[in-house]
Amino acid sequence: MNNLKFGNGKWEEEKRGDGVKWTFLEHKGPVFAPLYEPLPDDVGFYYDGKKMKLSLPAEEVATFYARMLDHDYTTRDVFNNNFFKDWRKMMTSEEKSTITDLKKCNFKQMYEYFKAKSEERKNMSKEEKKKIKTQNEAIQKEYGVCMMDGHKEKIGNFKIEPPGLFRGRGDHPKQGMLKMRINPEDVIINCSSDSKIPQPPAGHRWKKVLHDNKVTWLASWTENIQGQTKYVMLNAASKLKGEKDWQKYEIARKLHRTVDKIRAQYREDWKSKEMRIRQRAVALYFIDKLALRAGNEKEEGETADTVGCCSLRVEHIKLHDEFDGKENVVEFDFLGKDSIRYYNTVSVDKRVYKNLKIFMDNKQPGDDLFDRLNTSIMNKHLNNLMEGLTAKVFRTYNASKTLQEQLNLLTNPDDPVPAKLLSYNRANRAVAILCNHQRSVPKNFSKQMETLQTKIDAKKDNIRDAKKQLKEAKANFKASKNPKNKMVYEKKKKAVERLEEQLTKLEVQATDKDENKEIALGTSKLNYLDPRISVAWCKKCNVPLEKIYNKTHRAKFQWAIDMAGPDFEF
DNA sequence: TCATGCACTTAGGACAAAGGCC
DNA sequence: GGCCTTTGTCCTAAGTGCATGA
Repeated sequence: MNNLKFGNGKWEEEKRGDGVKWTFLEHKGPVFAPLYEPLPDDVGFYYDGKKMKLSLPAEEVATFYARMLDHDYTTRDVFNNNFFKDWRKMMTSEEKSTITDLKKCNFKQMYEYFKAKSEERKNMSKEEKKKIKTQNEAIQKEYGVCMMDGHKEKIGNFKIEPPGLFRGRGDHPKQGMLKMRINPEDVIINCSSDSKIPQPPAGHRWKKVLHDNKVTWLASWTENIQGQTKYVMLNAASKLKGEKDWQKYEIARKLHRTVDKIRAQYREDWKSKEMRIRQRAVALYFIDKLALRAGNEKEEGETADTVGCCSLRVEHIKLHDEFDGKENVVEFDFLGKDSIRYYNTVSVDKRVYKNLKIFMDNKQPGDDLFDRLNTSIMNKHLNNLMEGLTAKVFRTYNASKTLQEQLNLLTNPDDPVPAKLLSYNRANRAVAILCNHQRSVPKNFSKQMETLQTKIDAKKDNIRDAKKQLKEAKANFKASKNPKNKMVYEKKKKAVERLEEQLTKLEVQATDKDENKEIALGTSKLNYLDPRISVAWCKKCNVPLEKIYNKTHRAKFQWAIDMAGPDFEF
């Protein structure tokens, strides 16, 4: 595989096929979570109405729960049961024999204590806040950066995750379990052998020190809930990540050039005699047309029950010969990544429809829709069609292609910048809808919409008044023709124009806000849209890049800013 | 072929900081 | 200047996909 590299002030290609990621890496190791601070004596835990002094380990875990008292998590049985079970493990035998029922536990004082603390933090004086900021900056300066191959690079997550209660998403069977504190003895360090090896905190030692330059991580540990490895890695703005990102979009562009052939192929495969081929072809059609995720198998009972394309079950689709005036409609309804619901009704090709009927024949709702297919089979096939092609490339490709198309379609070169930005947001939104990037409706959304509407109405009133005044001024000026009246007239005219501009801005804002209430634009912007499309659009349309990309975006996409001129096409 | 481990990208929510308004 | 909304950043869970070994 070719590595794309930034060198000599421009981007160029470099061969390095051995999987080596760096030759020199030096860092200070991760920052550990602050130690537990015991509660003051007047903050009590009550069991069955009686105050009870807990042992330190039991108290610490109790505070994890207490902090979450106003969260929906603590209303769920699974969460509560998991928490209680793990909490009891941290109790002394005495505590264990006393505390047998979570319902009799009263964490109220602890909850109030933490609430007051966070209030206190908010109300800190300017000097105190500044002091904390300075301290954080010092930590960032020492632990937040590393040296990699002669470049000083920011680290993405140099702080080790603090202990707490596991917040699995959706219907997660392990939610509420105790996520243990990580100590230096749990951490593996990775760095150059000829670098200054990071020092573990006093009195501690590392689990291991590695010098593996075939991987990009600086430190790792194993988390106790799922037994998965967690990593300390570089920030997205780093050279290493930027090059990888560029590569990703280059593969997506390569797909762009050959997708017609691939589409023709899978359409042909719908007719195959072999069931496995037809299943593969129908699934690929979904991945391409609907931007579904691949859908790896998951271990049952270990995580929330979510699916992607290859793991769809019969219960996740319904077939309608006719639906809303359309023929051969597939109704999708399933939970995807992060237990976000995917609901869509799609009119599909007749052959696809017929195939789906056959795939579902004689199956139970809980059976796999594509029983002869998995992601590994799919990706092997895709790699045969195009080197480097996998299921997820289709999401990148279709997202970027959609942005490009929508921008071409929606942008009016004569529009003022705010209107162009609305067009951009709409193009971005089309992508987010395609990829099903959702968010929960912001708190106070309807109230905010109301106040915005009130503002709009008020502005309209203003305009009406201003127009009336303008008319009078015009009449006065026409009647008398004196220069003073002319000035008044011109002033009134300007005022009307300004108000109308303000109104447009408000209306645009309202439209944008409403269309956006359940859609998250950030994910596609950050992960799916070739940044060169946006950079080129800004250059071509004379829109300042800062209107589209904030500082973090610009740092992450520096490679694209350097690379793309106004004429870049995906 | 299958299960499992590993390394990496993608994801939404929480929270803090900044910005706009009265 | 204080309040309230908006935006940016942090956090870490949840995916993808490849390698490995039985």
